[in-house]
Amino acid sequence: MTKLTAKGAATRQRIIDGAAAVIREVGLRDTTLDDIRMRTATSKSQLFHYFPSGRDELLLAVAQFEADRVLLDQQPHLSDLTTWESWQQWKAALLRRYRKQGTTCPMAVLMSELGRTDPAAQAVTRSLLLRWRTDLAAGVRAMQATGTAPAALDPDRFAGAIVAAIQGGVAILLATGSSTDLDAVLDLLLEQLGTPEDVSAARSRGGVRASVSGRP
Amino acid sequence: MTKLTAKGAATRQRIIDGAAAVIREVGLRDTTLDDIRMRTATSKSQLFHYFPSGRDELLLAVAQFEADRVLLDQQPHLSDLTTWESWQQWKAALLRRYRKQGTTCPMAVLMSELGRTDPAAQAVTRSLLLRWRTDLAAGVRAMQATGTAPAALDPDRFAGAIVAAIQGGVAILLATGSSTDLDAVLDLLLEQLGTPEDVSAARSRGGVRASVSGRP
DNA sequence: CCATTTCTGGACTTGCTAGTCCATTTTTCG
DNA sequence: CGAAAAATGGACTAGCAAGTCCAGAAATGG
Repeated sequence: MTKLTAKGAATRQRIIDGAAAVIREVGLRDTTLDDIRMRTATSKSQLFHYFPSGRDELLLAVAQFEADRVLLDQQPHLSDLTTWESWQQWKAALLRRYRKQGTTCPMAVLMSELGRTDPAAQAVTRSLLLRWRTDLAAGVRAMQATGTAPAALDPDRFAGAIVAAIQGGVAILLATGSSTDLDAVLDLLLEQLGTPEDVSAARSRGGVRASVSGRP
Repeated sequence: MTKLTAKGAATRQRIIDGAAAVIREVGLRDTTLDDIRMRTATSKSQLFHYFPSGRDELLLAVAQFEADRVLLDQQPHLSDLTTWESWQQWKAALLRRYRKQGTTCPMAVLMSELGRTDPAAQAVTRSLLLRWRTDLAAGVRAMQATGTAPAALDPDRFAGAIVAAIQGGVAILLATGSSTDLDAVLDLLLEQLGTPEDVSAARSRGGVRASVSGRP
């Protein structure tokens, strides 16, 4: 990547955006460079001009793009997890995001294709997970500072558990179309953050539902 | 599948076993029918004789095989979740299994390739998740029957949360190589099953560790 | 033991997709 | 302006992997 004019940078970005869109629509498996070419109104030589090592380099850029989007979509809540209510709002936003996304998860798909081979791809995932848990842990510490959350809770460990819960809940959402489990596992974990009054209030409001389950 | 002689059935099974092994070793992306052919000492015509619609049909059979293995590897613990100790043993077996498996998850990979397109593939996943959660819920009910676990806990909802936690914890294990989060999220959930004495005893034994975290 | 079905070997076809190459146009900047 | 660098168009190549086909070996069963 020697020099990039404004026009060049715009084209490059257009390719990434378009590739991300195509992948979201038809899945990575059925996305060819020609599909991306058509969608973005570019030629073969442009693709290889901006991503010299080809397909994988482009997909890596798309993965980076999608990773940033994951965190962006949780804002502004993710940066302000200072009260019980703000945690609930964050959770609601998260559920909305993934329900809307439906049974497609570009990030998961990209990583399962690139992840095992390319160290650069692993770095993208790790960075995403790290930023995610860092923000969550900061929220836990904020809750502890105000005396809301129990001091015995290890913020980093708890943050890791939350991230894992999200990953798994989303995986099940992808496989079954139901967000019940995502909702359940988050509720069960978040209960540990609030005062007993908060929790029982949420329960009675249906925030922590009694029973749904059924077919997975 | 009209008729299958004993020899034929054996060959068919040999193909599935071999395909599963190859996929575990080199990943689905780099597994070709020729690889499977060589590994299983079969010819092209045999592959298509036993799996007439080709590659996808074979992969589906492999997915079924791996799904069964997921549950088998949790036995006998999964069928006997009647005490606090048995839950802990189950958890330990689960962690061993996935740590050993390392950064490869055939099931996840297979589903991400087949899942979105083929309804039969989705059925495999759904069936796996359903059987899993059913066994877990039975365990919760057993704990409630003896008065160990709080009666207020919804067994199905809790079972769903556990399954989600496992999925996510494993996903992170695959991406980062660390099983810390899988351990953490399971501990945080399982705490709700035991008496306060059980939990504090486990904590002091290091079963529920204070802090590890660090790089994800 | 013979006819029928199942099983096996391996060459061949087909189609697709990543990647290459070079000619041409556009932009940059001294 | 004018030369160098960057951007673009699109035909062409290479190679691989899935799937087809038919001939022949092994087994089944009456």
